[in-house]
Amino acid sequence: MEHLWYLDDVNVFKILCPHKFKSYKACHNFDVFQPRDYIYFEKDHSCKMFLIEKGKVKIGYYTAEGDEVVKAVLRKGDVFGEKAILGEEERNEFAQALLKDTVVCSMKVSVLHDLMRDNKTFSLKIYKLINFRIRKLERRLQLLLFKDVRTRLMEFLQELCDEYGVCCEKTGTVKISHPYTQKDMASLIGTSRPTINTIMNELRDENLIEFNRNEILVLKKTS
Amino acid sequence: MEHLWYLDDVNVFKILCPHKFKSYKACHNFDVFQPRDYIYFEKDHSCKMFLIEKGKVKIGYYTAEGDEVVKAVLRKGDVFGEKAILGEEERNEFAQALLKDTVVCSMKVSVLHDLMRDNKTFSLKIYKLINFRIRKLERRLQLLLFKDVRTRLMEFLQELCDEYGVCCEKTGTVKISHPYTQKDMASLIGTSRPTINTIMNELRDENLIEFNRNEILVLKKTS
DNA sequence: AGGGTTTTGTAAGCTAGCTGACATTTTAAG
DNA sequence: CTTAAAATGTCAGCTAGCTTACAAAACCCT
Repeated sequence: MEHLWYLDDVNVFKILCPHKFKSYKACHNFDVFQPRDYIYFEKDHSCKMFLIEKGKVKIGYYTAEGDEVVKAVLRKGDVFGEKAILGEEERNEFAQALLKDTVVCSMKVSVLHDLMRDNKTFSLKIYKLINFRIRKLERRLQLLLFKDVRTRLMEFLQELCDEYGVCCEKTGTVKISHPYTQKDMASLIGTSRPTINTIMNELRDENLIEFNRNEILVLKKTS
Repeated sequence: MEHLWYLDDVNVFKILCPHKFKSYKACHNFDVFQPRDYIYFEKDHSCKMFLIEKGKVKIGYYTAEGDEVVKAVLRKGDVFGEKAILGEEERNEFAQALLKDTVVCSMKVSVLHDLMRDNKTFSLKIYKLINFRIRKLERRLQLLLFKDVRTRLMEFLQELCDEYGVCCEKTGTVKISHPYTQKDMASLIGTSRPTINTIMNELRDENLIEFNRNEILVLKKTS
C-alpha cells in the first residue's frame, strides 16, 4: 500500500510558529490541563481548534454501552478539533489530557477563517491537514474491509513507526515509544483484546518485534 | 445512532445554481460522457471538482488483485472530486459515467479557491460538504468496528432511504430506486456477496422489505 | 429470438477470530 | 509497604460469516 505520511505538508505547527508567523499572536493563548481533565467533550460546541504545545491528549468517544473507544493519542505539535473549521456544530468526540501540565494552544474558528482568507499558504496547510485526516480514515476503512487482523496489526505497527519511531542506526531497529494499551490497539484496528495479545506474542516469537508495556522494538521491516 | 443527513447544509448545487450565483458563470462549462467513459482515473492530477447535472457517476477503485470496489454511485446535484480542493495531488479513485449523456460541470480548483476567498457563504458550504464526507467515513468506520453484518446492512438501507427514498403516503412504505448490485452492497458494508443475499432474503421473509434488482421497498422503519 | 454475460439464490464445510473466564504481572494510590 | 486496579497472557469452545461451487434467473447485444 502506498506511503501515507507527508508530514512536512501537514505540520501546521511549523507555520503557526510565532517566529515565522506574526499574526499568530492574535491566537496566542495557552491553556494548561492536568491528567483526566477534558479539553472538550462530546456535544460541546465546536468553536476552536487546538495545537498541543506540551504533553499528551487522548481523543476518543463512548459507545452506547458506555465503553471508551480511543481514536488517537496525540503529542506536541499535533493538531486536534480541526473539524470545527469545517462548520461542525458540536463535537462527536472528547479530548482529554493525559500528562501533568499538558499545554494546548486554542484558536477560535472565526480567527482561523480570517487567517485562511488572508493567507493562501496558511489555508493550503489547513486544507492539506484535513486531506491527510481523510486519507487516514479511508485507509483504515480499506484495511478493515479487506485485510485480516494480522495484516491490520502490522500496518498499524508501520504507522506507529512513522509517527513515533526512532531509528537506531547501530542495530537498524526502530524503537516506538507509544501511549496505547493492547485494548486501545484492539479497538483501533477492530479486533478483540485477546487476539491482539496473541498476535503480538506470535510476532515476538518470529523475531519480528520485541515489546513491553510502553515500547515496541521493530526488528525487521515488515513491508 | 444519530441522524446524519443534513442535506440542506450540503447542497452545493443550490448555491452554485446560475440563477442565484452570478460568479458561477466563470466555471460554467459542461462535459458530456457516455457509459463506461472515465471522467477521471486513479493517478490523474486532482485539479477539478465536479457537479453532476444529469446522469449517474460511479466512484470506485481497484484492489491490488484487480477487483473493482465501488465507493458510491452519484446522481444529479451530487458533487465529487472535492478532495482536489484540499490540495490532493492525484486521484486515488476513478469516476466513471454510467448512463447515456451524463453531464457534469467541472470547476477548476484555482477558481474555487478564489470563489471561496471572496464569498464566505460559499466557502462555508464547501466546508460543510467536506465535513459531511468525513462524518460519513467515520460512521462507516464505526459500523465496521462494532456492528455485525445484519446491523450494517440495515443501517445501509436506512441511508439509501434518506438518499434515494421516495415515501408513499398511501401505504407508508418507502421506495428506493438505487443503482447498486448486491456485490456492490457487499463491498460497501464489508461482507461477502452471498451473505448480503441471504440477509436480504431473511429481511424479505420477515416482511421488513420487498425488493428486486433495481428497487427496494422498505415496509417498516427499521430504526 | 437466442446465446452469452451478469446478477441473484442457495447450500455445505470450514476457520478466523470472538467470548468469557481465569491467572499473572505491572502500575497507581493511599 | 500494602492493597486495589489496570494491563497482559492464555486457553477452551463456539459461531458468524467466509469460501467455493453450482443453479436459476434476468439482462444484455446483434
